[in-house]
Amino acid sequence: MSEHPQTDAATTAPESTEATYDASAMEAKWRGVWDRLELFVADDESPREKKYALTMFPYPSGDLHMGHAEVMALHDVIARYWWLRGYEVLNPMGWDSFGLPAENAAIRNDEHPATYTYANIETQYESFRRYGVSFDWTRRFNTSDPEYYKWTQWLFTQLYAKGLAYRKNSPVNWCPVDQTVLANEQVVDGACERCGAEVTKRELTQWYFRTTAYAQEFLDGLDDLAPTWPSKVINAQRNWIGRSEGAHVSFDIAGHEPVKVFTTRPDTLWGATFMVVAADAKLAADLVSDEQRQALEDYLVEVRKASDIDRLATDRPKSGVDLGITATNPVTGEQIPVWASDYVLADYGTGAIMAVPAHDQRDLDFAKVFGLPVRRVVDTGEENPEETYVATTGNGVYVNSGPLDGLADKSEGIRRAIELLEADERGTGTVNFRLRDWLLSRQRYWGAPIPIVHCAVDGEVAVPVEQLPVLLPELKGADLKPKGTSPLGGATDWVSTTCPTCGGPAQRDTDTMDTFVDSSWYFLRYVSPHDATRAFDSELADAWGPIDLYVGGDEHAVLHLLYARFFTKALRDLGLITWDEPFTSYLSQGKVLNQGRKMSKSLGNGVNLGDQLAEFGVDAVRLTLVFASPPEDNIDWADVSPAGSLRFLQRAWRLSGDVTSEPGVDVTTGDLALRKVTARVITDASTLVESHRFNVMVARTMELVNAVRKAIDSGCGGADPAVREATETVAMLLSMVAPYTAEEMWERLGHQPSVARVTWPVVDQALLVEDSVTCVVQVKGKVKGRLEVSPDISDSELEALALADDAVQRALDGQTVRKVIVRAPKLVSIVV
RNA sequence: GCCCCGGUAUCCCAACCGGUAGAGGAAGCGGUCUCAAACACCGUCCAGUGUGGGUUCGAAUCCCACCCGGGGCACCA
Repeated sequence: MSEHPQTDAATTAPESTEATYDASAMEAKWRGVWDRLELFVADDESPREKKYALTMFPYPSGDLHMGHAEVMALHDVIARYWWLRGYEVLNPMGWDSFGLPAENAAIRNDEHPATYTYANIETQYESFRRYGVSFDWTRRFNTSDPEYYKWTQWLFTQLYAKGLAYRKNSPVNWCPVDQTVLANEQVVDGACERCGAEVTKRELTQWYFRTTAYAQEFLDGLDDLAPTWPSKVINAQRNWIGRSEGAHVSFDIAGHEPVKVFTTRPDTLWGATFMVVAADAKLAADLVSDEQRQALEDYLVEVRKASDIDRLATDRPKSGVDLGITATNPVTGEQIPVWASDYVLADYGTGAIMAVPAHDQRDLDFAKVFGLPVRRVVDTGEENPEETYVATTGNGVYVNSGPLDGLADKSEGIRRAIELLEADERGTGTVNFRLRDWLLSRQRYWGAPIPIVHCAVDGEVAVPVEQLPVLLPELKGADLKPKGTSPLGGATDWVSTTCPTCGGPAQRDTDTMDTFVDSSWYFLRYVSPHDATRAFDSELADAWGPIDLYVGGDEHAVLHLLYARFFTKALRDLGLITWDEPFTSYLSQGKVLNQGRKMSKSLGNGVNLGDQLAEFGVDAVRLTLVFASPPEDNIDWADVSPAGSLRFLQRAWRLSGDVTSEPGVDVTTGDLALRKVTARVITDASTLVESHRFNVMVARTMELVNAVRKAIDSGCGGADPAVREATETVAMLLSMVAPYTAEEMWERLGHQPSVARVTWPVVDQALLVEDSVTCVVQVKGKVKGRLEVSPDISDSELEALALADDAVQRALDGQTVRKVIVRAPKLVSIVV
């Protein structure tokens, strides 16, 4: 760094020769003081009302960056605000320290993943301390500590006992680069969310959490969260859960069990002219005729060659194979052919559909390719899909539909169709979800081992709590190289164990858990982080939880947030907590960009946090991030001005040197105009912080600083008690954003530390009342006159005054007044 | 294709329930201070709210359609 703008004040500022604003000196000074005072250690026994503020804990890859700086700055406004408002605040921090980057680094450097992990944690810890966030560091832990993952494993066994964790064989997402399976949520546009590699499918036996058990509850919960969660996140979760209402319909097949399909349009059953089953489902192999068996197998080879990315292209031509059998349409009695295709998904619904080509474009495309019959059963008034090959999906009049004929309402048609199906037991109304169970096992090393033992006699046995944690075997370097099966399998001594039930020889499960499992319950561990006897103290969880405000990035909108909701509901059902939702309100912060783009090495537009902190100081960087925009908007570093922030902080700080009255002076004798500004700003600030409009809160603080400056220079002067009151208010408000500057101001104002723990002032309501307000007089909706009136003027008085006004009379120009709308004291609208 | 969110000065952003479009900042311009500059301080310019309709005495705000940007879901039957 070449310049020190923060020391420039030294060369001038004649009025304060004794002091200069020196960011780095302030940072060094106050860190020590704050540590001594233990300002932010949450007291479980405190009689004060409790608040739980949480921000997503980081993964320890390298040092903190701009993104961290932003979340922490925003989050800290709320946490510090709650302290000022007299709450006992739990604001903990730790590390989400299992995960692949450490493992990959270990392979590269021939070391243990812990080396990389714990070194980075120490670096980040130091940066956090310097950044001045009000964390309670006494509660710090890492998810890779055995003391923590012991309880991750224990919770797994509890879910297992409850039937919420299970193993099954099915086609799963496989990342060929990371050499591990992935959850559905970790596949984005057919690619691995972590490394970007194209995901393929493999048939494997894997562990799952039964997230679908709570599908409806997840959805219902969103309604309650809607007022306090961003609509973006609510929307993303709703889409992800993907509820759809419809019916299961049974189709008879000669020589086979009836085949059930799921449809959202049971009303179009009369137009179902063929059936399609997922080519890769077991059902297809079961159904296929001997003559067509080879054809199906050949087709399957084709299908498997296509990647998920190919499959995502919805405009891909339809393909499929005739299974050589027929099914009976349950309402028309017709024999309809059964086909297999990859456009039907094996793991959604029943893996089989009834095809209604006239009213579903996909079915129609398929019918067109294979020359299958199309029959219109709903006349929507549009052109006939049998001719146009454009499916019609809207409301219309039912035709060729037996009992539905003549009906003209879709939802009524669906209702009646379900009734009919249920009456002769050929189908039932049902609800289907897009949400799948959470695949949690991973074939990697640096995670919590799945605490299950496989015994020839007793089968799967959960490791009992006395034998937990199942510690990771000591592996490093080349032992960790991905080879498609879990590295733990290579630790043969570790794998061989005894069955907890029968004592006979048995094998440990060699998979580890997805690191999202670790972070699905960490907020509970913080309430009793050092408890060696249980995962967490349920009473304390009740006392502190649920989390009053959770702050994080919206890249976790479905992943982490949904998983945490799952754990919360599961643990509630296990009787461990009493709440239904983990995060009462959620604030998702935008990203920090540069020049309109995401910062990246390849674009060369990265902004290094350390450099910014060195150049402008912690406070100026924090202020910049908070002031730049509403928290949820992206910030473009090219659009903001840390130098401007620094200038403002110096300006505010300078005020504290210009206050010449003594601490504790009677402020009620102070300059009324300034006191009113102060009162207004304090009042607004609480509303603004509570509604997360931190940028506006900062603007209000700037306004107050401007007002004080003016009062000192050309108003009541620095000795006026109102100037002290206002400056102290500035210090308090700034303590939420720029804690070092605020603390320094507080000290210069003659107070003992710390301004972070002062009590938010009670505003004298009388100061909020204006002496006079400007009333606007509109004629035909246009502003024609202004009146200075008393705020408690009556409607009739105001009306008389307005009509008497010269400018208004001129505007009326003798026209007859038809109506006068009066909103005292601010507005009169005259209609002519 | 379906679903959410947004579009206000040169830029980042304010505007409670529909009631004077501007709080704050950045950039610009002018001035005071200075030998000069930087800093500081003072002042000042700049939009009628994406487009088109509608409701209303009155619309940035509510309704409809469209355009643009961001996000979610997507061969999910």
